Amino acid sequence: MTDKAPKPTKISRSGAQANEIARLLRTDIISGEIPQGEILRQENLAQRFQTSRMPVRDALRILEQEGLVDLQPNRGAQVAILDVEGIREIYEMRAVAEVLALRHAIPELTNSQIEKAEKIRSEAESAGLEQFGVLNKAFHETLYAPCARPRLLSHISSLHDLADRYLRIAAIELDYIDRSNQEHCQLLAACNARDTLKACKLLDQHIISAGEKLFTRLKEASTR
Amino acid sequence: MTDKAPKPTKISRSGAQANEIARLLRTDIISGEIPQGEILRQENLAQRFQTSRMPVRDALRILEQEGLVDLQPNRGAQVAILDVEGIREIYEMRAVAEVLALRHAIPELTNSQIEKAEKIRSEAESAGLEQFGVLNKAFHETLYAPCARPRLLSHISSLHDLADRYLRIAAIELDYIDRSNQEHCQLLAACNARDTLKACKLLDQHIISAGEKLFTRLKEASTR
DNA sequence: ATTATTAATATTGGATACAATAATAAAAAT
DNA sequence: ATTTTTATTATTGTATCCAATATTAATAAT
Repeated sequence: MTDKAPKPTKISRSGAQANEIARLLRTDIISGEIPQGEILRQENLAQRFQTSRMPVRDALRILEQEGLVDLQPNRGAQVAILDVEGIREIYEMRAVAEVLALRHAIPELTNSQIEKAEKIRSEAESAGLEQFGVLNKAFHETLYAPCARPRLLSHISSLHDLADRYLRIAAIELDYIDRSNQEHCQLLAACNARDTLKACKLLDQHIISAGEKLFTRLKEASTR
Repeated sequence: MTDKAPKPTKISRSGAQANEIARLLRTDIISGEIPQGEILRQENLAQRFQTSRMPVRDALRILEQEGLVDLQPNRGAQVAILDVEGIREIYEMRAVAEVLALRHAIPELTNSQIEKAEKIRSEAESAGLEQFGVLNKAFHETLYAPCARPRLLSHISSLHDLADRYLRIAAIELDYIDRSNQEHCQLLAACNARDTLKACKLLDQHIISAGEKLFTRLKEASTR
């Protein structure tokens, strides 16, 4: 099937439309609204966004670089397939990158930043499946922000986006969210005590175990 | 100054020219042939590569994602500035990513792969400043290849490219190369013994200390 | 009937043309 | 003289057009 023509979305007519198109497509892909494997035709997207194919092509290139779209020369674009084996890789990369960020962040962490993270955590507690991904990302990024390493933070952000796609199709249970929330509490406590070593250890376990759980969850779903 | 028009380079007329243009520009930027801060005009590049501005734009986007080019909407592209403070960040990211790769690679490492790495190492021994960067990258990537994690390997490759730019402008001494070579020997020994823990420890120190050395080298060069 | 070959169609890649924005130079005002 | 405003130029962003490639359908051959 091709992209069923959705409501034409008028976008800001200024500057770089490519970035705006990429932004909209990105959220659609992460949320699963555009499913994996979907073929993205330049003409259809151009109609949807009321532009020519040119900015659409630019946007597809951007998303390709982020790993959300596969682009084959002369053959078009398709939403990147989520191969279950790849989950481990992404979560391993997250673990080492985020531990590095946290290690440098903790000495610079202010109380108000910890409070902000706690606020996001409590929000996530009552939130449903829909918002879990974005709140989870916000929680983590709040803690890492003071590490003052822009390249590292951008890298982590990309990995979160990739991971969130799996979360969506995994249809995670409340159990998963509860456990994550508990681990976030422990992590916050260690941050509050400025216990860098403990916090890093907790974070590493938190990410790796989440990845493992997701992996088995999707594995059994695919064979069932 | 703008890009002084160099010899027009005819490139393969098929498929995706953007990747080819990106490849050529990448080596020029890494080697320092195109210096940091240089403004890249689409028209000039199009002339150089005998194409229109269109594939050039695609290429610039690719390089932007790799961190080699800064792209500002409606204002053009410039070769990314090498801020000395950023060296540590890149080398820290290299360390954790490459240790992760090596950890998973060693159990899968074959003797012939180790021999190949050793061959590259001995080549680097006699090589000059020019080839050090590319041989160093080849050495490391040979050891990581069997980890079978494409996303991780691509990430590492990008980080190497970024690091190599600093190497070029640092005008490193033979001392630096000698030490690197010695550490490569030790690393190979640990790999040969399939001693994962030791190899990872050596690799981590190898990368971090190289980053530190580069940092101080450039720091003193900028104040002198 | 099945496969191979050719023709028709759809889709992407690239070139040219035009529009919007930013940078620069010139002119006017204080 | 300095600042503000306006006009000019340079450069990027987008649209449209054409060419190259891939896909599909139709035809021919075995």
